[in-house]
Amino acid sequence: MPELPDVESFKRYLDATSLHKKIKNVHVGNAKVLRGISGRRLKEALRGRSMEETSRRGKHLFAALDDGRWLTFHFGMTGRLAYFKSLDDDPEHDRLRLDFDDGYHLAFDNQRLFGRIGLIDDLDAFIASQELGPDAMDFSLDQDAFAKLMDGKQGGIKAALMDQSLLAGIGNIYADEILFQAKLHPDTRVQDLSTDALRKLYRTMRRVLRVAIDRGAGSEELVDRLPKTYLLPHREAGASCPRCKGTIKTIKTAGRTSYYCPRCQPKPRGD
DNA sequence: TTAAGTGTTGCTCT
DNA sequence: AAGAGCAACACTTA
Repeated sequence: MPELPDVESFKRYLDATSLHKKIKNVHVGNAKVLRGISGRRLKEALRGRSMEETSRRGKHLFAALDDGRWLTFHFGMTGRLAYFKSLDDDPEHDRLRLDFDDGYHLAFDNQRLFGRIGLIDDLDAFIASQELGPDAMDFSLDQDAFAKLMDGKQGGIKAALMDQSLLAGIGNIYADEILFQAKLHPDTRVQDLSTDALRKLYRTMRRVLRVAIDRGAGSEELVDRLPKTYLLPHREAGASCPRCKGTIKTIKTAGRTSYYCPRCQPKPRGD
């Protein structure tokens, strides 16, 4: 689940609950999520610190500590943040828990251990090392910058949208939604898209991500709040297309399952 | 067995 | 020939 809209929700959640609170203790539920640091050293580094602000790039969430270092979060395929007072509410798959001095806790809940947490000194260096492209919602990424990113791409549009080094934040779910809304087949070659089609795709991408954020991405309620014309609530094989009532199909694209409507998103060429 | 994440490997194409 | 694109597989849990 955690793609750009979801991680943006987690960022706001952290902002609303956990900033400026002194970290009294740290509990490492499973050290497999730690990258580049041991549980013992992370505990030492965090104890007595507080998180002062957050940042996000694509699917990565960053929390600045009051000593200038950054705590980094990536949620993998499953996960969320959970803030609570009673340890009775500690999630089952709590992999890292910060215990604040006011008695509250913030947990990194990550069922499959694909999530990652790290501690870094230099945010720009981290982003460079991860080869992250511009965030898909970055204000400076306008339609011309978007077109420039796509310029010269040889592959399919879905693979390009999900390429984190090209554009950070879009995963399988939102790539499908964006392409459905843009009426583009996932296998459409980037080079076959006209300037006008790229502009339309850009606007669609921004709208879909914005709508998802505004309507509660990362929460269970999202599917109930999305517009009736969205694919996401119908994202299963054999489901009925919310636009034309045709049948939703799946294909493998760039190693991932793509859900799409063959009628609304016709193949660019025959084969 | 499949899944919303990334990383690595090794092949093909240009 | 180097680099891009892409598929297969690995990791992990339910």
